[in-house]
Amino acid sequence: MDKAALIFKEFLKSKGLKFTPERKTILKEVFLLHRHFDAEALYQELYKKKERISRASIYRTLPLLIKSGLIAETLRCQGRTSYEHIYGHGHHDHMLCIGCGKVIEFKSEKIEKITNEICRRYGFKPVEHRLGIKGYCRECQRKMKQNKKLPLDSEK
Amino acid sequence: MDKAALIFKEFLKSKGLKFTPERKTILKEVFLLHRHFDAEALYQELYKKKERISRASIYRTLPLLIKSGLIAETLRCQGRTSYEHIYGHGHHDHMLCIGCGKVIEFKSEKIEKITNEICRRYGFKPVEHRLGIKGYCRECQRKMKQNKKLPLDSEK
DNA sequence: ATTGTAGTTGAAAATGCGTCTCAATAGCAA
DNA sequence: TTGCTATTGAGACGCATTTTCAACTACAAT
Repeated sequence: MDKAALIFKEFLKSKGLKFTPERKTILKEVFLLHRHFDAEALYQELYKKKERISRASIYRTLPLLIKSGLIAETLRCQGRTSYEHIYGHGHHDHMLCIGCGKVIEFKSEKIEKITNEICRRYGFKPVEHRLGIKGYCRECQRKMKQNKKLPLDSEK
Repeated sequence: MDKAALIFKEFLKSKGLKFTPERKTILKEVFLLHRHFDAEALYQELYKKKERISRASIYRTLPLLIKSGLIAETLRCQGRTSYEHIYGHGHHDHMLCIGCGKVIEFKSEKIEKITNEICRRYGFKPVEHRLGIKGYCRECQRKMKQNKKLPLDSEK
């Protein structure tokens, strides 16, 4: 975790920005949090721990963490942007269940290879890619067969 | 284009909804528009053509067009949701240039196969998938080498 | 240590996409 | 034609995110 802090510090310095206590605290919390959090969740978590860091600072820090390569945006669900830390975790993609909102992560070497190959074909220099699959998870499929209502099902 | 209207009409009827003039006009415009438009662009386009259809109606109609399978959400750029019509076009994925915003479309049979295979492995029933690759297009790479500023480059 | 100067912070106001409300209107089936 | 229900436009509203601004602070230079 300390290494991430170093990376962030170096990144900030290289941009003439400062490694403030607020940024330090946010960074720490981001790495304590399990995957997939959003700005508000981060704010709440810090609030619980008596850290009074404003939402503005959080919203300002997240893009910096992205640029430093420590975290990344993931799926955008229900109007909120969510993030995950990627430092120390290999790249992976997501399946999102339309029925219950569950997120399943998976890794695929093949996907990596193919995207790289495609990019080469187009002279495109990839920075990151994201594959999202929407559909129904096992449980929701079962429920559908039993005509049960799914958690996220809206009328009509 | 008429076939799309039929599909939409049938879809609406099946839901007990009406094929109103407004919806007809929106549908038509959506198919006149090239790929990748957002709600506001659609509104503006219609406005130019003296069609006074409210934004509310557009926002209400787009989800119906999605449910009917005629259009789909694509990349969400700069906070706006953008759409493309998929009726008559095969599935494809996107590369998005970080430097200039250009969108490159591509098709890959392999991607389709692999995603299906992965879903099978997880007992996940896919409805749609989206692969987005962010990076730099050929021109922007060239500009970068010449130390030129890229259109979307922000300071700092 | 002290100082100077950008960069930062929090609070609140502002933005802006998208949704909802509601009264008036209009398909569509009987 | 009638009646029921869906639809429309205008504007209010919701809510995540961004911006503003005055007070503050990290950090490099002194």
